[in-house]
Amino acid sequence: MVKAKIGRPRSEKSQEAIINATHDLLNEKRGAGLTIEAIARRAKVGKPTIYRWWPSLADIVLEVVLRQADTSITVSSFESLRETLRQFLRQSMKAIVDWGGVHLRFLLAHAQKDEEFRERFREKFVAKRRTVLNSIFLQAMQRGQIDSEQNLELVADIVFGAMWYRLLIGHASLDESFADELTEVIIRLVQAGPA
Amino acid sequence: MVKAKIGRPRSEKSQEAIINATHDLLNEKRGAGLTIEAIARRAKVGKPTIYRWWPSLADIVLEVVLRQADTSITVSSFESLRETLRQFLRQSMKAIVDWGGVHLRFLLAHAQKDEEFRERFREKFVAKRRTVLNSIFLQAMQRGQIDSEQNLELVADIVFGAMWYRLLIGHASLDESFADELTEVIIRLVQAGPA
Amino acid sequence: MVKAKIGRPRSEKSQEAIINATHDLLNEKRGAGLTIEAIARRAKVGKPTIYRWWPSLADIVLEVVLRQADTSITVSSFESLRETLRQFLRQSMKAIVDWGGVHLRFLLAHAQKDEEFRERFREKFVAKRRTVLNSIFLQAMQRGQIDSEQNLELVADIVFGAMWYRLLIGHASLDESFADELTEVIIRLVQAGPA
Amino acid sequence: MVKAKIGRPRSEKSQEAIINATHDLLNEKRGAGLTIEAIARRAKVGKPTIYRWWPSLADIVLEVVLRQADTSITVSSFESLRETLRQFLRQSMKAIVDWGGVHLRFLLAHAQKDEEFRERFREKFVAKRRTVLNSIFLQAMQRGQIDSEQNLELVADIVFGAMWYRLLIGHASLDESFADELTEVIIRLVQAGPA
DNA sequence: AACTAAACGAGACGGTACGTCCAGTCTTTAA
DNA sequence: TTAAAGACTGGACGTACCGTCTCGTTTAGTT
Repeated sequence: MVKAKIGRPRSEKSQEAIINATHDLLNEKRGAGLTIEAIARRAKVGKPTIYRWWPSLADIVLEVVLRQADTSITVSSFESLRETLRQFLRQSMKAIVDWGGVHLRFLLAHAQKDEEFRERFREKFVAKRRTVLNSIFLQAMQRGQIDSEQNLELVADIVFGAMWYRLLIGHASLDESFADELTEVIIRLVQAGPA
Repeated sequence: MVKAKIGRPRSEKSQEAIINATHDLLNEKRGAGLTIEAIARRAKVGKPTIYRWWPSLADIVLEVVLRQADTSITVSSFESLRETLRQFLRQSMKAIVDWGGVHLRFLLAHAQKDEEFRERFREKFVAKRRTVLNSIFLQAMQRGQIDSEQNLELVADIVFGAMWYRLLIGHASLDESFADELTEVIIRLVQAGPA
Repeated sequence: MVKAKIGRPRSEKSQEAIINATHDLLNEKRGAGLTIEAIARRAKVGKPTIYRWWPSLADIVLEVVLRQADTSITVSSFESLRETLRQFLRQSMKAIVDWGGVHLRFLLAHAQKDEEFRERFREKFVAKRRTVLNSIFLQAMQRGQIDSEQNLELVADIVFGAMWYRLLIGHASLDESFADELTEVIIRLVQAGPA
Repeated sequence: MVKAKIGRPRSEKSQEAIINATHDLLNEKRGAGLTIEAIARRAKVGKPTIYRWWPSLADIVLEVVLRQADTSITVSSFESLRETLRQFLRQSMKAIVDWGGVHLRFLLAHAQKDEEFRERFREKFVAKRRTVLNSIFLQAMQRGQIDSEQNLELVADIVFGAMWYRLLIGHASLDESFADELTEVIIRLVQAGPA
């Protein structure tokens, strides 16, 4: 049964304004100055309107990221494991550097203070990224390019861990050479052990 | 020339009280409720006294962590690379789980919002941990257990990245089996490639 | 065009609580201990609520005084200048002694430190009191009891100056005999010069 | 019994520096920014040195005023009451306008918050000024220019009240015409009543 | 000439209040 | 009858001063 639609309808315009304001504020001062109040001011919207649709500030940012990520993830046709992996890593890092570094760091920071958001973040973002990597591994496995006894969960921890670590600590950049080196490491790990 | 020491000297008692209050508050509600005001109240100290000696809340937590870390880091006598590495990882993870997880997550979160603190965090904590790992690798290299062509910086990113990633995302635990599996992976990476 | 009234309206209850708390605190310790924080605590109100509606502590006190003054000023029917003036002065001094001495001294003190408040104080309080006195003089003038060449502004300075001076310096009391003596002096001043 | 004078004697240089710093700070921003800390900074003096010799900030200002007043009060040879009074009032107002308005307003304001200082202020400053006026009246009385039945205390309240009132409220200036008008009023009051 | 004690500068201390920002809730009007 | 908007309570922020304290450092007068 369809729920009767009564009352004033949700304003799509407001939602867009909120998302855009959030994105803009994030880019303006590296994430400083991103508060619910600032978003409300910028989007010319009342604070309760924001609270009605998102449980926390981080969830708005998460939606901003997901909207972008959905359009930017492109899994090319599988050639070799090495090539596909390299593309995946290069693409991921480029996206972070060009667009989403501030967003991701903001999300990660808030996930540390809000247990419930951390779970949502895990489900909606982290898990999806791991799924993409996993699908690459699965394809490689079907082609026999991976030793099936490997612990692919651990490998995923290593891949994403290294990227997040560099992003969060900031001691080194997420450039192509890092993507390539990481690719080689992973290749070595998933291939059959010392014969 | 040594700066003349004039004026009332710094109160050691207050500093201890601040450090202890910070540690207690972190453990009490998983880091929620850790504010400068709360520390001042708990430590029976004026807020300016805190601001006089630490530039931010995160720096107090950093000092708490460093004081503990200094006493807990023990590099045992080097037996084999595998054994030493395993001990190092098990010890690190145990310390995180038993004692410092909340602290580290708090530090990492604040490092995302405060660029200057991030640098201090890198220098005073991250770099030190990397140095310990590096000294292990150096000893192994002197014994010829490591292929000297390996990119040890990348390996360090992988080791610490994987640990931080699990801590921050919280999808899996930092237990002994993870330490052991990670050890095996690292061993494989630093040993000579497929001849 | 009338500004659209949307949003939660100003809480009358809060305003009352703030006014009452201010009044009580003034009476409790002769004005010491009257701070914005104390008012907020006593009135169970957030500090920003206070700052939203009053630019300074002194302005709250001014409103307290004005609310009281509006109800206490009673200009009786004009009999003779002497009688009306005596009533006015006795009434004014009684109000100061019984009720508003602390308030007025507080207002005067703050007016010395805040130029903008001094202006508001002048307009909202001082000017009104002078207007009352002036209306008395005007009525007397219509009855020919005052030499029209007198400088009534100067006379007003003398009347209010003498009262304020005694209140602020505290060397003598504002009692009925002072009111009566001052009345006689003023009568002599405003009547025709040496015949 | 005389207390034995041992130990380092009071530093005259510091006292001068404190007095000068106070005077300068009062003139710089109309009294705003005059704090014990600021004086200590400016005079290159420790705060305890200030507290050792003066019980409050206002007492320092009082000393500044007294030092100046002692050198500026000049009672000219008595000619007529009118002339002497006019000189006294003009001189007083000129001193206030040119030099001490900020000081006096500061003193008066603090006297409202500190009962004990108010007493000191009354004794050391107010009483002295009244004494000067009184000596003028006494001389006039000896010459028979004043009706001996007049209440000279009330007249003094009127004279000083009118001046303070204009200074504190700021609705009109303390210029020569005010001095002259006030002189005429006082003359009329102290002379014999309507025969 | 060495000793003694008070006053000195410097500045850290525990506190209080400041005025601001933001969080999250409540209450009214608009659609 | 729900959405929107603004005022609300409340907590923490970082700063300025307060008045007190504890130092090491002069600077006389006393031995």
